[in-house]
Amino acid sequence: MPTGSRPLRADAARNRDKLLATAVRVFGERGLDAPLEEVARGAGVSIGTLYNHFPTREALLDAVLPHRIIALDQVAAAALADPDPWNGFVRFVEGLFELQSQDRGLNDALARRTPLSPEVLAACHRGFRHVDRLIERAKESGALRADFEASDLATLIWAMSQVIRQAMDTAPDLWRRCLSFFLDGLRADAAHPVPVPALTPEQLAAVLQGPDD
Amino acid sequence: MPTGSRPLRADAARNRDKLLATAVRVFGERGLDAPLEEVARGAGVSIGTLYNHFPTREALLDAVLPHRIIALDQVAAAALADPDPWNGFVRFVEGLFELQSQDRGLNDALARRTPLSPEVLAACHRGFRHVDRLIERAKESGALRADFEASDLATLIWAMSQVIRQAMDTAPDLWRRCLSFFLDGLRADAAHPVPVPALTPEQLAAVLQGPDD
DNA sequence: GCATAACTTGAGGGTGTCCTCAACTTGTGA
DNA sequence: TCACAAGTTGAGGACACCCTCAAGTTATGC
Repeated sequence: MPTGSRPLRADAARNRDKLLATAVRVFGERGLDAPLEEVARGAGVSIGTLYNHFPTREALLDAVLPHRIIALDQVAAAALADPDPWNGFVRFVEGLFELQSQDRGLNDALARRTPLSPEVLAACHRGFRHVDRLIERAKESGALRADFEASDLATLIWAMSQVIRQAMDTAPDLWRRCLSFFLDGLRADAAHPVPVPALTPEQLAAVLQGPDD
Repeated sequence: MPTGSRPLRADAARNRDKLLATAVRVFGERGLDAPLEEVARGAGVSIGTLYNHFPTREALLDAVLPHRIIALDQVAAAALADPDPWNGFVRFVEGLFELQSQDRGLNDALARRTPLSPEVLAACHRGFRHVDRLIERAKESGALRADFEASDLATLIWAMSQVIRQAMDTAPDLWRRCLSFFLDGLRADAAHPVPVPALTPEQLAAVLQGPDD
């Protein structure tokens, strides 16, 4: 990755690592708009050093978020390995929300509580690259309702993100209850007609990269 | 209401009204943390005048929000008038979310994106006073799943609030699609066992009045 | 009309965050 | 060992919002 850039001095590399580790912790605990001074203080360096390594908040997010998001890929892979397509689908969303419930930053990122850089969006693509198959498989098996589209997963994520965040401190498992209600509505034999079509790809893109509050 | 306080001078009363009207609009468009300067500007008065009438942001919210919240009471009443208990339940949540989709401030208030004053919480009590009956009735009729509790409505509101807010500008009806998935999971004949108990009243209170980000 | 209480005004002080940059410190290669 | 590039520092300017208050304006009752 650091193509062409000369290697960091030893102390600088140490500081950079310390900053990254602290950023993971702070963003995880406080969300993506945690004060950067807190990250610097946590890493034992001055705010100037932080900005020296990561000239903007976005740069720091780009260095921290993708890992967390790409972890979803493993969740999806494990889910695909489940022989039962419905179970696989359920395992994926449960795994996803479990990660979100441990990481306010990931929650922010997926619930779009902050604008996302191209890098982070790219990570999302990687993290979600198997979900189409996951969904298709579950539909073909007859377990998942036929009118559920991949874009509806985005909606589900927005919805659950808020539940997770809201109850994180008080009832950290509450989202499982909410999710199980929701999942019961996604089974093919529970399906009733739906009044509104799924988002078009353009609409989804618009919402994802939207003008943000 | 203005018990004991001497009447306002005519121009002051006009300004107050103008401020209230503008606050309804601005909070509705921009959410509950819209800059107060924008409200003042919109009302054609200086920021000092705003603070003269409403010494704190909370005072302004107290003057503006309860109306909007108590409107829920009428939605609930209309829903109770529906002879079909399930339809009544559905009408209530649809009506509620419709209001939220037209008013970012109401969305903020119900999704707890800002701490709520005792006055606003009282308004919530009034706005929701009939929903226990609404839910009970729907359960007794056998349409609503038996393990759905009133506190689960709070969860549903948190979930849908985020979907509504997210797509408000791009796909203002998307929430209906998400809701209909969710509602399909709330029908008694869709019910599968749920892994987590409902919030206790104490937990619900804790979340509602929680330490807020 | 006038005196006066009621009301309005907006510059300005406070806070919390962002990010910069000139002066300083320190690791490193010769 | 030392020169200097590399790295660090933190005070401070910019910004956006909060809210206040001393000085001005205006409605109102006499």
